[in-house]
Amino acid sequence: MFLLRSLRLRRAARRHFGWQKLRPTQLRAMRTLLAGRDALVVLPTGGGKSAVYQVPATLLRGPTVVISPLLALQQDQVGNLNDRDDPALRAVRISSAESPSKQAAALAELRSGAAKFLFITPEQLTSPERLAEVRALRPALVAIDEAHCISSWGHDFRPDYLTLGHLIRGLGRPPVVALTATASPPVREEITARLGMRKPRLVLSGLDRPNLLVAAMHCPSEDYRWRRLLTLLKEADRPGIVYVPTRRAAEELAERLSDAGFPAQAYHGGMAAGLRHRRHEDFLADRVPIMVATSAFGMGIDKPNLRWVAHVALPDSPDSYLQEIGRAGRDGEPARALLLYRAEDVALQRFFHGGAPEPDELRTVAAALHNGPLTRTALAKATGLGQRKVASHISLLEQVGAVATGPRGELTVAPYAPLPDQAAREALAEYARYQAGQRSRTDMMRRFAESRGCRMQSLLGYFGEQLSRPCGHCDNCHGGTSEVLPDDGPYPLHSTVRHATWGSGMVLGYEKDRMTVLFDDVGYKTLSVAVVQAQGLLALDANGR
DNA sequence: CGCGACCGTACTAATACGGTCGCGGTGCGTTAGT
Repeated sequence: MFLLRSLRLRRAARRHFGWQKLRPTQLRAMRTLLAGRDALVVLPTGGGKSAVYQVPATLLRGPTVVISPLLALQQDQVGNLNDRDDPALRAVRISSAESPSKQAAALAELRSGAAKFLFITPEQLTSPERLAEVRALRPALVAIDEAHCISSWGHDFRPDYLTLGHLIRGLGRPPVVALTATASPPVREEITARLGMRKPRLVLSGLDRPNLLVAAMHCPSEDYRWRRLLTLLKEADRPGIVYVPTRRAAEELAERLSDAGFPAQAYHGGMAAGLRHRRHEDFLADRVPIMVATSAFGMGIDKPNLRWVAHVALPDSPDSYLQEIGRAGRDGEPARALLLYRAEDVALQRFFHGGAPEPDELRTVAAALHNGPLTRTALAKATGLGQRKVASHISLLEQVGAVATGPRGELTVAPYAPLPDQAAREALAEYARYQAGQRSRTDMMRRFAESRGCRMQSLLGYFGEQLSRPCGHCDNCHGGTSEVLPDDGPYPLHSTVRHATWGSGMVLGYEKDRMTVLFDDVGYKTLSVAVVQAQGLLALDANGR
């Protein structure tokens, strides 16, 4: 079976895409899907992620549903497939950008087998009618593109990402593949849990990027930061991206750079759609040498010759950071990543991590559920709260066992649910847990920035990958402050430990005299190995997990 | 949470201070009006 599947996949790759070779990681993921199993695939940008679902799709009976977060991205993906002019790869999209008649035509094509791929957003699928239409197509595979959005956007920004598990069940629960460029262990866990994946096969590739020179620098003043940026711009080739935290900073810095003789353009989510599109295209076509952007600029940048990525900011997490610097030097040629941060940047991240939900609102929502099964829209109406708020409250209440979702997406009181008062309290605690996790990620980002040890060891350790030797391509390695790590600390790597107040956690790595542990309830913590040992702070969990 | 813009006051001429307040990212969808 193993060899036969590989053979069929290789043949399909050759026939439909003209690819003579498939990478071992790609092939492993494809075989899993062809065998009808779920998979979580973490491959860097440009690592051939799309191929992982596209090739098996040609061998499966029934269409493949691709859930993708951005309409612009979908447009590109549909275009790329249809440009091949191969009936077996025909792709359609259903979104708010298509007229009802176009949507109907797309469904008809899928029904008749004339189209193979359906690109769609989670938001579309939350409509019961839409879900039923797609279910009726009997999809053979569901692919979740940019799956990290589940954890990074689901909680407050695009709540429908959190309901994807229910939506996939509503589609008849075909095999599921989740794809992303970066995912730390807790993000991986959240993706598989939220999607309701069954014994998913984890396909990971190494995260180290030897051609990337990684550096970080604390900047005591804004002026100092500006001068360091100019130094980079004078030394480095183009094109490059400067990430800034706010829209205004994007506009202002782009102008200031241009005035200083560095031709730069701004990009952020507040710009008109047409202008955004044009800037994006111009950047890809090398007509914009320097892009100054917020985090809005990222997904869909498939550009091999990016020479550097600078951060005039502190990213909210190592997850975002690795995603952003990973866009540089994809052609394998030398590239640079420079992080210029100030202590003040942390305040902004605190703000972004937001305030807690109102206990009263949680209680109201929990109580309203007792009036029989409700749709989310009806619940919003009944409680007088906004759709988004209701969605995020429901998600919290669901996690504490106060809400159940029916087969058609209707919301009910879960069996043995706590009373509204209790449910609200528990939901609030659940939110506090989530927020602690978020803050700990920002803490880890700051630790990375302030580290005197090897940067990649620090960064990859966060992702659960331990480099046995200093990377040799970061500022600290070049400056001679990196150290060879001890082969093993007092607790084996990835072992489960228990702390009296922080509960259970996983040992992620050692750096100099400190160790990093990821706790289930409070997120990432770095501890002094000496103190841990002297005071016996961590107990090795014999049972593991 | 912390910044910077703004205002008023201090108190004496042009600038310095202290307090208040607004602001700050990521996108789907729908809808109203040209």
